[in-house]
Amino acid sequence: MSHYVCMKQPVHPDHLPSLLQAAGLRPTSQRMALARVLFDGCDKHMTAEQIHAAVRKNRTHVSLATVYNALHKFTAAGLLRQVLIDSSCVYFDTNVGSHYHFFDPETGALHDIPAAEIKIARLPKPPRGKRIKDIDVIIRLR
Amino acid sequence: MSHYVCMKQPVHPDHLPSLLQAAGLRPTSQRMALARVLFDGCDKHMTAEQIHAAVRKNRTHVSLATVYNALHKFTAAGLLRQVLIDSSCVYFDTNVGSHYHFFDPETGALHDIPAAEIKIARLPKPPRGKRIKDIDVIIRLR
DNA sequence: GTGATTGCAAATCTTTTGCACTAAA
DNA sequence: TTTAGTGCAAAAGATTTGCAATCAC
Repeated sequence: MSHYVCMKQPVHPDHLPSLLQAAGLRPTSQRMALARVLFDGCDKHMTAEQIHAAVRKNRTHVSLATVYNALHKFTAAGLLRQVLIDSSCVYFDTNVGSHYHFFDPETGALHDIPAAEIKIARLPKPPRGKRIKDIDVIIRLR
Repeated sequence: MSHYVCMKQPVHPDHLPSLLQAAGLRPTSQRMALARVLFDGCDKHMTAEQIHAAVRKNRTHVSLATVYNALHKFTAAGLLRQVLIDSSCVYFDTNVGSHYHFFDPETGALHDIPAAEIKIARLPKPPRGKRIKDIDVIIRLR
């Protein structure tokens, strides 16, 4: 693990409810527990299972079904973004802007690549009637 | 479905054994049945389930476990490449070169983008000691 | 023959669902 | 009070595994 520097200010606990409300989500205690884990100021990409474990480590209980439910709501609201690395292993990324990933299958580690580090020149036109929603770039290492 | 043109010559059935042997795989009847479906000259991306169904449509029986086993062997041998679009749904792509995909979640359709259509200028350096194995680009539509 | 490959069924793992209960507005 | 959200346990779906039988070399 490399030295880790948080790039954002953590959301102050008092502001979590309005973060959720602004996204049209009721700030329930379970969603707050998840938000405290996810929006601590460091961008992170975690699986549902990892998030579930992190919440329990905070001596809070949220059922796994609720974790999934909430993560999908967060994603639909634009608070998270899904990243697919491996079959049956979805990462939920707190960085919702366009950015890209290195994936090292040996360690299972996923590293962010800042958008500025990659430049996609020449993008193909999407099929008629369709628009580009987002672009995933995953650079697999060996 | 758009008009479909095969870009490659189909592998003649007589040549399938040597295709497999060249990859270090014993040309068993099950693997041949799979190879007939996959290497018919058109590049395709199919899920294990779809390949299984296609084989059965040819009045051949191959157990699903063997389909998975063989697909992984094919992939390890460089005959196929995995593409991850959706959680719990791996596509096996016969185009093993670097290329990219449009994914339309409405129809579930996956379209190839020829490598020449995308140009990635500026690629970040991989972490020390690591090399780039391959790059997946998935352009999600809406 | 010998080791690789297969089939089957059971096991595993992640994710979803149905439904009664609870909490937010 | 009304509707959204939650927990639980069960279901679903994709993939894998163990092991005896079979096949390619």
